[in-house]
Amino acid sequence: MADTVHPSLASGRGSGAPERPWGNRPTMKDVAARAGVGLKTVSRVVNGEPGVTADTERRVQEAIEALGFRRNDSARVLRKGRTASVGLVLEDLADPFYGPLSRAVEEVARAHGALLINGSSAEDPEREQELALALCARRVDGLIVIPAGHDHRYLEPEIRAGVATVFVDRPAGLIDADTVLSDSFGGARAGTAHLIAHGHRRIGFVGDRPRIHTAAERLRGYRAAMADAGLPVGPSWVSLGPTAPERVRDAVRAMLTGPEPVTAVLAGNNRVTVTAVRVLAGPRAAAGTGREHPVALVGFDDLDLADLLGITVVAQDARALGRTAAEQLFRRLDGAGGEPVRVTLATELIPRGSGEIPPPAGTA
Amino acid sequence: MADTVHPSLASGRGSGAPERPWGNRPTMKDVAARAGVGLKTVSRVVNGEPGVTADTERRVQEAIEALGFRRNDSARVLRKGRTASVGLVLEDLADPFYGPLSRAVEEVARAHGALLINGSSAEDPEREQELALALCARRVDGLIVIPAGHDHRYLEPEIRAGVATVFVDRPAGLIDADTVLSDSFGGARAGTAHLIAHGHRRIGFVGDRPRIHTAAERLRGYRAAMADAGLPVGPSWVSLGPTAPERVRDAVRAMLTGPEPVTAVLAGNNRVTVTAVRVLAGPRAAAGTGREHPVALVGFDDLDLADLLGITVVAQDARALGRTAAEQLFRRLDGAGGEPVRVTLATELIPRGSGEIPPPAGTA
DNA sequence: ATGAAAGCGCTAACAG
DNA sequence: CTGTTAGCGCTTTCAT
Repeated sequence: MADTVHPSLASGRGSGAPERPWGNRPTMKDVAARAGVGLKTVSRVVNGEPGVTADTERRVQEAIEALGFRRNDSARVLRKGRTASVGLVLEDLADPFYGPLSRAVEEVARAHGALLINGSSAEDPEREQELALALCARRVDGLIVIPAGHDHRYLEPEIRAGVATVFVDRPAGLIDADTVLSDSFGGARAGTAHLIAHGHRRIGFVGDRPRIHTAAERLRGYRAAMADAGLPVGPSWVSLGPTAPERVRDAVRAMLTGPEPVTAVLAGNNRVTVTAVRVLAGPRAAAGTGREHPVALVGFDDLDLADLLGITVVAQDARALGRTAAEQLFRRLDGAGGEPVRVTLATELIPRGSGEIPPPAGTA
Repeated sequence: MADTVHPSLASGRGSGAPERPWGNRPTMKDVAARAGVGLKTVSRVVNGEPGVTADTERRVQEAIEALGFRRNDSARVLRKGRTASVGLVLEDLADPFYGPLSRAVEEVARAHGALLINGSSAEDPEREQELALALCARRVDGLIVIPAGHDHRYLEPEIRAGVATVFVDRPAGLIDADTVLSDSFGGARAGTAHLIAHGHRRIGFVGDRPRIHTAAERLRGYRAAMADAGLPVGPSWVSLGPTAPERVRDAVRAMLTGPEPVTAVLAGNNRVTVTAVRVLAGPRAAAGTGREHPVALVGFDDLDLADLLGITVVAQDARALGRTAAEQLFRRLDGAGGEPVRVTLATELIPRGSGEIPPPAGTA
């Protein structure tokens, strides 16, 4: 903390000069003194406001240069009441799905002169709340949240106090707010229907934990497609849980070796798809499973290089998700009123081979 | 009524009440009034400072709840002189290399109670400077920069004023500062040597624009390995430039069709590798190039699914890069002095098949 | 244990 | 055109 820094260390001189909280950075007052003008004149120059003669401006600029002055936005913010920053709480910036989403938000923010503060919740509701509230304490103008938890009432006072808030990728819990989602239900239904259209009747679904909204929706889409086709869903064909590779691997193997082995798999998100591909296409894929025929696969979320691996996917547009949410946020910040808006973005099925593998003969 | 409704909250609009800059959020003063205590007591409670009786604390807490008060950190920051935030200027958060790097920085910052503000320079030096200085104006405690430009003297006044600064992935230009790099030279040399060890004599290098430090270093490593082996470098075997797929594709094709076609390629970064793989392994890979034998490939930077595609790579550890830089930053913030530090992290060659393809018979 | 007063560095609102 | 005076909401200092 600040108190661990001894005065003698702080600025290289051990004099009795009172330590200023901001080190000893020059302030507008210092610039004014040096330029022999009033404080407000410096402010005018720094902010490019009119009403300063060219000569005065030059003298002020010189003083700014000489002193190495840079405006302290903390003070400006306090006075103006706007931070020109927005917050984004997401699951994990290292996930290839959220990186592009965040970047899209950043671009919109930049177009509006705002900076973006990211925070990773690591899928932990407590951490989500902690982060969101920390951002509110810093008085971000707006907040975009990819929920980890299911109760966002903690944000009610903030929203009421004027923090524009948009939820993305998953809906808010127990409060009504602007929301931008991908069509998880429709996408999963289409992906499953695609497999059915290619002759499959025993199809498995491996998804994330069911309390995650997108996971639940995708499961619902899968079931809907099966029902549409009049197909039963075997007891061991559905597996929801953490997306850790070990669990997914075991889940996929179990589906392939049960009494009614599946001939195709719908993977519930990018991480699951990756592991599924490893299991299904790995060197020892068929070993120990008794399979001899390749298993069809449709993954939710697109992947880099998926085209080269021939993986059929139901793709969502992470960038569009971020852009749409950010645009809605700034619309609110620009004064747009009205009821909370709910946008659903379509998904796109991209056939690349793995989803078009037919079932083994004699399975229909 | 004055105790339940904030003075100017009652005014729906248009009343004579002066608009306060922060909307009409309650302040500590409001809480104090409602709880019937002094301002400082509220501050003590909010910050968990000692010297408040249990009963007083309870009354303050009630007032906080009732009013929906949340401390305004902007004001706190102004007074304390520390923002508890660090800035990270990188190229593109959507790039799978920088996402994990950023996340690693975030984790270290979090451990030190600081938030992270990211900014994407889009590889534009002007934008890098604009972002870095905007972060300085917000008085981030520290700054981590992945340079886009080559002249960082613009940061000198800031660094002198006390902004701890660490450069990552590429060195600073024209100033001396803490730096954390990957061993691009050594990695490229090892990757090239690997291809040579597998019998190749005509090896191409496709990299990013030469003004990017890592690109230049990797080229140097490539040349060093060739020289070590006493091999010449054909005039058409080296191609540096933007990593746009079209350019990379053309560059690779040119190397494969020249008078002295290469039998192996070293790809200079993750984007180049992806395109190179598409060209070399794509459905029409051999068509039009006159090739019949597969071309060996070693990529710089690891990729998701590279194992499944059998792509041999020279991997850097993006997370370690971010973590190391952040740790150095906080070491400085905790008062560590001394000369600027320069750390180089080793790379790792991961053989997966594409780099072990031998040259066609009769090429040696 | 509690509170009054004095700023942090800047901008808004008025003077001159 | 320019400068002076009040704050923004909080922490610090120093009384009580």
